[in-house]
Amino acid sequence: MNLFEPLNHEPAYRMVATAIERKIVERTLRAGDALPAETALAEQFGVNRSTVREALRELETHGLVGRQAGGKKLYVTRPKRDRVSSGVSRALAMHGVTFLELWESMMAIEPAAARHAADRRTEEELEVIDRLVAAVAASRDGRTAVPLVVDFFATVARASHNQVLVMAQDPLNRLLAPTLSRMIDKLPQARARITSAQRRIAAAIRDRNAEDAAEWMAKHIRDFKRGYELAGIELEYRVPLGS
Amino acid sequence: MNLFEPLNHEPAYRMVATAIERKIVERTLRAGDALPAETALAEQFGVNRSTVREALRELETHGLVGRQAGGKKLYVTRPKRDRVSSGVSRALAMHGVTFLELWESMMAIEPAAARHAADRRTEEELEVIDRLVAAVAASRDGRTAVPLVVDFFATVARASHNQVLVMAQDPLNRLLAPTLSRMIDKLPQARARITSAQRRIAAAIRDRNAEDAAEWMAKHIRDFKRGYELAGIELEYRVPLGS
DNA sequence: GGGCATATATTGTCGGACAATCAGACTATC
DNA sequence: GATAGTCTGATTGTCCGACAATATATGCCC
Repeated sequence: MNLFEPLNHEPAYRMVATAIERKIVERTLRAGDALPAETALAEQFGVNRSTVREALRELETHGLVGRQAGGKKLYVTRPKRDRVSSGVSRALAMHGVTFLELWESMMAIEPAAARHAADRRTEEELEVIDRLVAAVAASRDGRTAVPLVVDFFATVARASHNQVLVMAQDPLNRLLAPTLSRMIDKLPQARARITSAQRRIAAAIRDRNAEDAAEWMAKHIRDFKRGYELAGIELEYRVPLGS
Repeated sequence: MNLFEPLNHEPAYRMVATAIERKIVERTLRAGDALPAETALAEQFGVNRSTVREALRELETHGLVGRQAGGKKLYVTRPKRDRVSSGVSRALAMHGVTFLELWESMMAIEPAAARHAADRRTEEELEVIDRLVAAVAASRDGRTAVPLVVDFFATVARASHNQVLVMAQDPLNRLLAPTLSRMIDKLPQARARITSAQRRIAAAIRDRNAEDAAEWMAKHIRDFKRGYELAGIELEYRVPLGS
């Protein structure tokens, strides 16, 4: 084996970024705190302001710092969920994830989300779910239905009051949307089947019947796969990235 | 409603970043292609090189571009899994995820991973799994056992040959590790229980018995919760972030 | 105390500069 | 012919200094 590992000279902008990041992760800098000005940081670190700026861009894209709309001061902030999950879905899409992989993950996550949603949903969440089910039922074409279907999944996940499930589920939705609209366009009966499944899931969640909610959700997802097969989409179809 | 939404002047570095990102996502720039030099980009976009650099830092942290070790040219690259999932786990930890939330997600994902691993594992993956099980059995304290246990989960997930599951599972592992070592230290019998569960899971995966693999994995995870309760860790314990 | 004008600080962007070093070509050596 | 030295140009990492736009703080007035 090799005697020496390659020593790599970390650029200053990266060292600055990790230094600040560490302070954030270990809560020396707390969410809501304002960061020092760029010039002040440059002085403290003994580097040029340009270097600090590159480091700040890194933290900014990680979502660790941000600014309130129209402001210039940077504040420490908790990464917004949708920023994180859009990164995840982009990565997955770039790795050529297939519909089968996506479907298997939905089979794992969505029933669990439905189960816990049945246990923990609030009255308001139930209303949103019902409204979405009704909207899907009333929809006349795929372009309007798909966002509603996706929203249904997202709302059920939120109703589980489990942030990890929400964060795991969100990227799936982003990958599902473009492919789902392909299916719905080819399969006229799909919307009716979706609506009937959603009604049963919503009813189980309303009744706080966790097992039924999980079971119906699983059936619902299984039905998706059948739909894709009927629509002639291969399971190896590599899901594209929407919006 | 308001007639005009607040127009916010996107900074140039963000516009440059999204412009390049778009070309990558829509495959005009493919993975492996080299990016033009910073000066060339600055000229094309009509902005200063500093501005281009800030944009490049953004793409770099997203993992969309990178450089081969010790090189200076930037290449388009597919986001590395562990870069993405470290971002996810950091976000989750900063949002104060509890052990219960983590556990519920493991209950959803790990059995599914085990199920598909039983169907699709290769001989090599099986060997790695066996080696890890043996290493956990031979371990004498938590500091050595925890990374092995985590690695067991990760290897099973990889053996599922489902990239989405892998990507969903990885952040769970990062959050599990610090908390798990707390438990193992307090509960001497934990390692033996873990080993016996791992043996059964490994056997089921070897026999390509998907249902058993999923079932034993579920039992294994359930046992974790019991372990935490015995160790006196509350389910509302907010998981910290390791390393 | 609240509203307004003014001063100050800070950001976004620019231009130019320079050392370090990577990539490639070219040459000398065994 | 393969390997090691040398040279040259291109490119990055970092710095300095500057300036317009504007968010933030200060002070004043009522």
